[in-house]
Amino acid sequence: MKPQTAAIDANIDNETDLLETIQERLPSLRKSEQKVALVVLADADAALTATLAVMARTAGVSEPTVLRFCEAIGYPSYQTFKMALARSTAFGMHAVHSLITADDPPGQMAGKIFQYTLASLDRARRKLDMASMEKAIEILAAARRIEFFGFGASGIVAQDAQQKFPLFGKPCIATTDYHQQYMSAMTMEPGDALVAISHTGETVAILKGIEAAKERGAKVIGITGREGALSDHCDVVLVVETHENTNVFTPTTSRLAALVVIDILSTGVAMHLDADHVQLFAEMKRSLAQMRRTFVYPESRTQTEPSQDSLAKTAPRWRKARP
Amino acid sequence: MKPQTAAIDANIDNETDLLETIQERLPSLRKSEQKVALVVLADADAALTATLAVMARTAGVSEPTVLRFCEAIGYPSYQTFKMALARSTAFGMHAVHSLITADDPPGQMAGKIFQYTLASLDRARRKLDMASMEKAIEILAAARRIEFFGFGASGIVAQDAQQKFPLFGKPCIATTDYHQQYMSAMTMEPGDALVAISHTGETVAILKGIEAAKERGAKVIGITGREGALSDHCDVVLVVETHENTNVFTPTTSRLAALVVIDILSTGVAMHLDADHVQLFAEMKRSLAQMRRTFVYPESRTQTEPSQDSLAKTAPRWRKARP
DNA sequence: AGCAAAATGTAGAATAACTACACAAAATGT
DNA sequence: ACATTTTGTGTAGTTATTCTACATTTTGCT
Repeated sequence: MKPQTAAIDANIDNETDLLETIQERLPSLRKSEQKVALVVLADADAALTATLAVMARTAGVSEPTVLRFCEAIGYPSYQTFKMALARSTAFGMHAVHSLITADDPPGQMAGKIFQYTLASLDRARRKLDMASMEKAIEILAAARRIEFFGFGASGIVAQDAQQKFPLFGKPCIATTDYHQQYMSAMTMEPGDALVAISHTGETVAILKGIEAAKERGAKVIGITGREGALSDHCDVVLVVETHENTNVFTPTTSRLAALVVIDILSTGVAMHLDADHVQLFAEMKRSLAQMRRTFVYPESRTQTEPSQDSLAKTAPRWRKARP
Repeated sequence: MKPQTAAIDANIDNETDLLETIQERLPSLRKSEQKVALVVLADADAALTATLAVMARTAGVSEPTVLRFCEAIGYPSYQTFKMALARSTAFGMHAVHSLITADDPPGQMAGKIFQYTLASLDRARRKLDMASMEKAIEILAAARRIEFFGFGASGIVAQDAQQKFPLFGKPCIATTDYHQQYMSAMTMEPGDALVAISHTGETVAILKGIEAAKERGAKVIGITGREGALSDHCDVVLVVETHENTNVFTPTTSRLAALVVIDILSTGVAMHLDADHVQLFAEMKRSLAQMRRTFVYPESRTQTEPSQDSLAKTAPRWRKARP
């Protein structure tokens, strides 16, 4: 089954990257508006500090044209547009342009890696199809037993999942060996679920397992970086789009994004539990943390963190104007 | 050895979260300015759309006072301040206030988890001590052999590291079993390096291994979420601060942050390689990706992505005004 | 209490954003 | 090919917003 790309349940600020939007809509803009768009794309940071007049002059158009550009992109005013731009460039795509090179000093390199990672996760967030996500959660919540398959980096993700899901009382195994995957798949039954993780979406080895599991009547969820062979064999596919590896030193963000997806899935499943189970789950989580601490030092250094800001609790009212 | 908290090599946009800054400087502000600060802290999003006049009215002060507040915080004008605020709130701390509850619809829940994760990573970025990072890289780059120790979620991180470091021709093993850790540690020699990963920083089991390794003359690097018992036994400690787990449904972001740190370390080590090795490494990475694709489908669907925007390459000049 | 210094507010100037309208350039039909 | 409509762009003036100089109030100190 192919996932529908659109239809995003935009409950939370799920907008796509502004610069990307501008890039996309470029052809549909009028000639002068395009000039403005190009100026913004060329140097978004400069655009942030630019006033309407400066902007108009730089683009070689009149002020109203800049305003019309803002409208065309979907913002009612120049100010609103600039705000959106500011947010967008906070960890946006644009940062990725500054690639990591061998002569970056360590501090800068670290900064860039974080930047890149954040941008990538943000992209994953925006591109994720919530409808598919919801379906996946349904399947997992209903499943009697869950298997996670993956190789290499995706294997790590599978193992992470294995540490999470058993918390809800669901038998759950991560398998990273080809043969074992096949064997496990052959023992699956209707009502079981298989989560196949493959960043490339083309790992043929994993397909064997998937087919076996499907034949035995299990539901299959795919987690992948792009549409591919995997997509055709799954009941639900979660496409986790990150930024592609562009040079030698760029980090592999796909694992991270996949891990976040695991977080979401497990949380979603946790929410399907009835109140009693949630209670139990909370209890377990609490005492696990407690255990870890007291086991280590029975005499226990009680780390009581101060109960964060008592400040700023009375939200003021925002009124537009007074007559 | 304890890591020094300050001394950040702020080459790249390494500023601390604006709302946090405001919170900190609150006491040093004048009374009326504090009113403004509280209004901003109470609802940063509202502040974004507020005009100077509205802002002043909401805080119950005069317009110039708001301006003076901006100056006090370090921004020359109201506009500059708002821009900074917009960037900061893009994935800032404030989002964490909106906790995940059992009755969030899936879309919203997913959004919040991403938000929380991004905020957490951003925090880790800001809090990371680059000087220690640099030292850690030096040690690893010089090491003959590297061991990674960790349990549970930290074990996953260790395994991830195991997949990365061998690429640079460094023998490298991740060990997640207590006994094996001890055994491995006992075989270490001067010139070897041990990376001990423990989010709590209190896992006594891992300390055994560390002590053994140190006695044998190996260098020890700690990756932890907070200062603790671990800190005292390591040559270098990397404190990876994320947001603490505040309720049942918040995801565990510590693993993710630790993985990013691994990314940084491995990249740092990669940069220490001489040009020939970098070449080799790049080659390997490329052909690995190639292999994965062709192995799967010898007939090969050649996914040639279009060579991204030829647009917007000529950056326009920004000039302040024309006489 | 009375003075100096600091803090805050008032009012108006300067700047920026927006709107109505006029002109120019395409596009369309005859 | 020309007229006519439609669409696109700029000009000029209006309104709103930010900022500055100065007046007033408050605070702290002897």
